[in-house]
Amino acid sequence: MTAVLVVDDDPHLLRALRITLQAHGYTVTTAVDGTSALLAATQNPLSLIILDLGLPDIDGTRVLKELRGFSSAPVLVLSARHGSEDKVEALDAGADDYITKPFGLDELLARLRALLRRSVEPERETVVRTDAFTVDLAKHRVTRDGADVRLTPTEWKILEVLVRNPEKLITQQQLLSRVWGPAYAKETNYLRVYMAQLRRKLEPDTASPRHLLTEAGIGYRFMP
Amino acid sequence: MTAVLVVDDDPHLLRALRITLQAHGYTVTTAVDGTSALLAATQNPLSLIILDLGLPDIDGTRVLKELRGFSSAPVLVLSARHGSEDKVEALDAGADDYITKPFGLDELLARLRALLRRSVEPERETVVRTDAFTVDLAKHRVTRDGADVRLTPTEWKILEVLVRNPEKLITQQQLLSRVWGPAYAKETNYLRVYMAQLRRKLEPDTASPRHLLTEAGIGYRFMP
DNA sequence: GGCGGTTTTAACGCTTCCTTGATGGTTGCG
DNA sequence: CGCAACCATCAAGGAAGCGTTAAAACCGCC
Repeated sequence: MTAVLVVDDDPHLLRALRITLQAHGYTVTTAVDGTSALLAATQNPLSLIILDLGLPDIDGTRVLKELRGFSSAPVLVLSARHGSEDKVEALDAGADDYITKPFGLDELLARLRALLRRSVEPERETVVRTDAFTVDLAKHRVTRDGADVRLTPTEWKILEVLVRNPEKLITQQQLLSRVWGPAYAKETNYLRVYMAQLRRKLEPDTASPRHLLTEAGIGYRFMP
Repeated sequence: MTAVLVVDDDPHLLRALRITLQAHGYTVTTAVDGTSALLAATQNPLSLIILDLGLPDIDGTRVLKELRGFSSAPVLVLSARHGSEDKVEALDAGADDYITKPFGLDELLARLRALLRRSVEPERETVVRTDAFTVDLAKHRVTRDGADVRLTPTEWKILEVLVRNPEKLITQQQLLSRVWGPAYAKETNYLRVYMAQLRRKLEPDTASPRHLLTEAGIGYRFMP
């Protein structure tokens, strides 16, 4: 559940870190240079970044500064350089911790825990309103006429996918594979059952839905 | 004005640190052993604590844990011991950083800046009230009908995560990994046990909780 | 080494949710 | 008009999740 990005140009170390981190319950993505690291950091939300300063393409400190431009995730720097100027430079560039190679894995993990303990997920306000109901994606909450609407986990997952893509047509296969997993791409019956329940809970007039629309033969669409 | 407490039994080092820190604009108080350190920490609000683990009276890790009982200020540990077990122990006991002696003063200052950069000035409202109980996040205290409620460390951690995110749904995985660590993401049984205990201590009517709510299959939510 | 407090484990009834199948309605096309 | 494909709705059985309790394991401390 905790997403960690590991950036290092040494494939062996990368592999070792990935295995260790995954064994400790982290979700790991990796990058081998600065360019792909920055790309990866923009792709998915990260809880923490482990960054080697000795990258082939871009200077590590530079990567760090770029990173800080759009991410506030804690950064733990790995480096082969022991000099205190390097440490000061990295820390002042936005790093939260600095370990020199070689390092003990248990120490790395402990420092990682210490960093994560402090970090608060800065989730942005994401409220989507319609004239019938309101969906607060951050709080995981749906209200209608001021009252809470109770949704089951599956109902919520479906609604979330639809609401995160307003006006966009989501195919049945997309919905099924995101909510139930890729193996369920043919169980369109599930969708019928759950869309009916969602409409009963959210639509003022179930017979003619205005926000949860069906595109016959293709999929569903959410209109704000 | 940034207040720093320096704890070390070596008067020379203490003096050097005081002078250096004051030269960089910090307000410095000092202590030479664990007892006086804990006392000093209760006296005035601190932005950061520099703690030497080799104290004459109390074991350094113990001081850390005591400290964490009432303060959430970042702690930078100094130690003569290089062993990774020592580091892991200190970091897991609540330290935010760990440097071994001898160290460079400029590195210490840089790490200090990195820690302070993260720390939110605790100016915001740290007291959360409901009609049944009151939680003081800064003081680590919970009161109900004017009387203190005794919470175990684990109970407090859970309550803290929930209360710091009012109205927000916290998934079971988030709670478990925050309180027990990322490896415990499947032990949902723990949550059931502890939520029951928290409700027994805090909710007027355990059968129909109004502030510690369950979202079946997903997680829990605190409502003020 | 025993003691008080805390955490972990296990077991139980109970509630909620998911799945499944059946039924009827709608749409489009030959 | 009749048929086929698709959709909406409902209800029921079984699976999964929840609250609760109590006992066992664990821990720091006297």
